[in-house]
Amino acid sequence: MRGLYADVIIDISHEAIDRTFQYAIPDDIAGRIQIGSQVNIPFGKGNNLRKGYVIGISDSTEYDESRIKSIDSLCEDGVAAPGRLLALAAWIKENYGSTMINAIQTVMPVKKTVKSVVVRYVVLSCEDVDTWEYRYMKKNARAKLRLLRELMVRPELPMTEATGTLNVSHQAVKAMEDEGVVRIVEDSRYRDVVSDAVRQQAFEAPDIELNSDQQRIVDDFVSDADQGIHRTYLLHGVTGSGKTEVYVRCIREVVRAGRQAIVLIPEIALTYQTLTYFSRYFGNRVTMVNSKLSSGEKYDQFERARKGDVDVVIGPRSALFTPFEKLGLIIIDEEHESSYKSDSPPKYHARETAIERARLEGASVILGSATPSVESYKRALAGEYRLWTMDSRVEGRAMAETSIVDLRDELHRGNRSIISDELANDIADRLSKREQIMLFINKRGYNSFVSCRSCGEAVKCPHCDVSMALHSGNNTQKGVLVCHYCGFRMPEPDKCPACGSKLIGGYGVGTEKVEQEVRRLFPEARTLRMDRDTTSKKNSHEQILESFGRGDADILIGTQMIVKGHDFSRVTLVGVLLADLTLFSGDYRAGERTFDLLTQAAGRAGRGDVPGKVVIQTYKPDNYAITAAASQDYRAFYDIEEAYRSLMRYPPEWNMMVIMGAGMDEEQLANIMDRMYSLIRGKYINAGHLSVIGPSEPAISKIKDVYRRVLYIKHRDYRMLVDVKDYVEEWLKENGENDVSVFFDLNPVNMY
DNA sequence: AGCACGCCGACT
DNA sequence: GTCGGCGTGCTC
Repeated sequence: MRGLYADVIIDISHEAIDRTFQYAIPDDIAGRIQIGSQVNIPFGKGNNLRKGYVIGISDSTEYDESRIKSIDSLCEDGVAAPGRLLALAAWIKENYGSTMINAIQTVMPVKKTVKSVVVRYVVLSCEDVDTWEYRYMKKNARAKLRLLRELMVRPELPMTEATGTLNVSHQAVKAMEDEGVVRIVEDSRYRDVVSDAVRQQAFEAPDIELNSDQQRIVDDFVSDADQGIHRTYLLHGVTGSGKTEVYVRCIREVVRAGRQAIVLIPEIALTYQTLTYFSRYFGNRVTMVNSKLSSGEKYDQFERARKGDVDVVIGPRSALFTPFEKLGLIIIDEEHESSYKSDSPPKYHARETAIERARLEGASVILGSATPSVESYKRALAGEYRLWTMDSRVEGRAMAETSIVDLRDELHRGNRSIISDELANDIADRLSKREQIMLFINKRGYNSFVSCRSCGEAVKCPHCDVSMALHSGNNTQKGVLVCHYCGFRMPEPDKCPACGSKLIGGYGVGTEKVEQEVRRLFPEARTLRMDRDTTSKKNSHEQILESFGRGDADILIGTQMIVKGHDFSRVTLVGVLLADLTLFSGDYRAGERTFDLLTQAAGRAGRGDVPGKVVIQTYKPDNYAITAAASQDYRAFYDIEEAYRSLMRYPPEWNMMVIMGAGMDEEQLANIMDRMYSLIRGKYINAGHLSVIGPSEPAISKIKDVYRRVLYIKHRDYRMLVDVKDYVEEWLKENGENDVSVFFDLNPVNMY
């Protein structure tokens, strides 16, 4: 007799056990177990029960059969991962470097079943209603009578309504059930995560007529779909060109063919508007998922998707793993956004992972952006993706007029305000016309940091080696310094801790300071401020935007979050207060980020009938990212940026991998990083242009007393980097130190 | 990640 | 002589 064996990944994230273990499948669960099942298994010397995921089933084993243990049981509340998502997990593990268990958990944002919500209804269940009505009248059973009469109109009534609006006690209902007049039925339903306000707009939208650009693109998609061709499209459409409408039409096509679509958005804050737009077309066949939902809400949305009760799911990065049975299309809106790259292991990129999922499941991918990532645009130019371009706004609206203000001139003229004369004049003009204004700055708080004008040193956190943020105290002169990594706090010092000079103070500008300045210059203007401090409460984000949309304020002051995708038709002026803040952030993507931010900011102006204007303030008016953004010329920016990247051996022409080591013992860490360096140089000496840089101190060289060191590896071929990663991982098994942890980041998006 | 085995210091 | 420190190695 031959038994069945399961290949199980144990739910412990550790390199040493990051492989499958075979367990015998007992007869009683043989019929129910499947690939993806969660099982309880005895593991190790103590035979402690651990959770594991079945990733394979076979009828033979290479392992000593007498030493194979049996699976203890199936996890009763465990959701089984679809096999195709496990395949995606394997791909993620291999391409980004993580343990298999981490990759599995990533593709399963919902791992546990959650009991469904039970709704109880009161149902009329007797024939002789009139008799009972008479009987209740005679007995003066007024509550029972109320309920009975309501049920004569509506034979089915939610229990909450009976006990609530009708004010019939639970006992009375129960008594009527005993008398056989009513029955109480239970019904389970999905938790709804879409507000009624959004639902009410369902199917209200008029069928917008597409312009020629949109029509051409949708036709192209339909033509491919008709031929069963699945590919990746890059939709490069300027702000206001109507990309969302294109998404909708393409999804409609996919849904008509009986398949489903996932729409990824870069941040949760964009959920509401996207959902509203899609609800008009897909009604209750669209839903959303994100981390703010309760586990029950999340579980229900995934169940609806799995069962085919919805056609479209909208959400951030993790929505990519929605378990649709017949996935037809994945849309990645604002595909250049850095939030699509995970910042915890596995450090996968949603764009690349979406393309792989689409490949595995025979689906298409649409990447949409007004400022495509250099990576995607290069691939589109090379023909790897199909490039769709829309370079005019819908309804022929003009692009905003842009003006670059040189802050150095401003200083020479003696204007030390953070608002230039030109911007101030424009603000005054718009205020007089009762038009709206957005002022945008990419910093938060009052003054971002405290530095010494004598020695130049900024006050740093003693544990994390990062500049501490200055938070202004309540009505006091002194502020508090806070470390954003470990939360360490200290009072603002009055002399420099490094050199003792008293020439120390806040430096930089923040939204609060801008608001104060605006109030000083325009005391009659009504201002609204939006940053992380004012949006910490749930829904405060939407409330501020709605309030501004209604016209409750003249000027909206905010950080990045106000420039992303929000449409306010009465905004005719956008001011970017200091473009340099992103420009000088110090990593190779600074130019791209600046171009993106300025373009998005410009896209906010003139969405209505009145043309808009953008004022960009900077100390670097000649920088190509700024000039290209001002002239709304993506191609000009791309050509320079791509040349610079290639010259400096940065992505996308080259690929880059960060190997980060972290440990409490600085010397031990330095030693192992040095050995790693020699190891890689030694093995890949002939690999052709593989550069190894470091080991070096990252920007943040210490977090919570743990030192960090990095190696940067660059090569043209991504797979060569994966090869280096695998080789180093193998070497670490023999030569690694217990107190030094090492992780990899392929084509990192944020700085180290 | 746990747990056991194993080889050196301070206790009854 | 033994109890116990935690370094090393294995887990189907």
